[in-house]
Amino acid sequence: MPELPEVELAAERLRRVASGHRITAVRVRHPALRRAFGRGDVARVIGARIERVERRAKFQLLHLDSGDTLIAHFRMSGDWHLDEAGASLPRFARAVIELDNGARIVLDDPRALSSLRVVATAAMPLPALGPDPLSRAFTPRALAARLARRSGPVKPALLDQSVAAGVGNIYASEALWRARVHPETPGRELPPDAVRALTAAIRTVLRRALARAQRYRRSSTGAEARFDVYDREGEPCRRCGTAIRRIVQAGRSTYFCPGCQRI
DNA sequence: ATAGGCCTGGAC
DNA sequence: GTCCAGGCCTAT
Repeated sequence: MPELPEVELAAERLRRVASGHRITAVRVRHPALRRAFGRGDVARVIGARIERVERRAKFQLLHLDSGDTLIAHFRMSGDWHLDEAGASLPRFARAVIELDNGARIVLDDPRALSSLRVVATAAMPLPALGPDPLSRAFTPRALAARLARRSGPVKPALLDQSVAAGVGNIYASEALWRARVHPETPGRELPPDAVRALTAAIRTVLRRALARAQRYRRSSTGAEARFDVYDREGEPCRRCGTAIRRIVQAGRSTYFCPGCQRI
């Protein structure tokens, strides 16, 4: 589920129910999560008001009026299940946060890799992040500058959050296909027009996915994302008909069209 | 730059 | 059973 579009949508949904409301109860229901978010942390956030919800890369920041921030990250399989106190919990409820308006925020995550922690807002320990593809700062210039520092293949570079904040494994492949860039091209060797095409492609695939997710949420039609290359090994490229290939880079699957993505 | 680990479910 | 998974951190 969670790449940038899904996280953006999750933050929007959360914002709607949580902004301005106080935390009245927190339960952490998985040992791995409890390691990072223990009794002391629970006590620390009880009574605090959630002033605003911000997304930075794939982190969600719940800024509290206590001077702390609750940082949530969905990793591979997390999502918010938003409902009301008293409803039956989803099967993989890993943490439950109740608010003074009766709303309930459930961290729903089968793999339990999600993280939750509280930190002082003044000293927020986020990793270095590059420009966010949904922001105006995401320009060909900015991307070129970040890519120029790397000698390795462009696709793994796109997954580095300090290069582009929020690009994940699916949309990295999708964007490279759209820009007709071969995933094994060294990042620093991309010619300017390829960087331009890639910048635009990243923006487009992420915006489109976000719009689709928002639409789906409202009307629950237009459901399935159909990808151009991701998870389509052996199927014909929608542009040139060549069979899509799957390779492994830095331990992750990459899908591309050997016919129209050239080094 | 790249394996390994964190966790668990689901597909085969 | 075995393999794979949309993320990211740590160690090498």
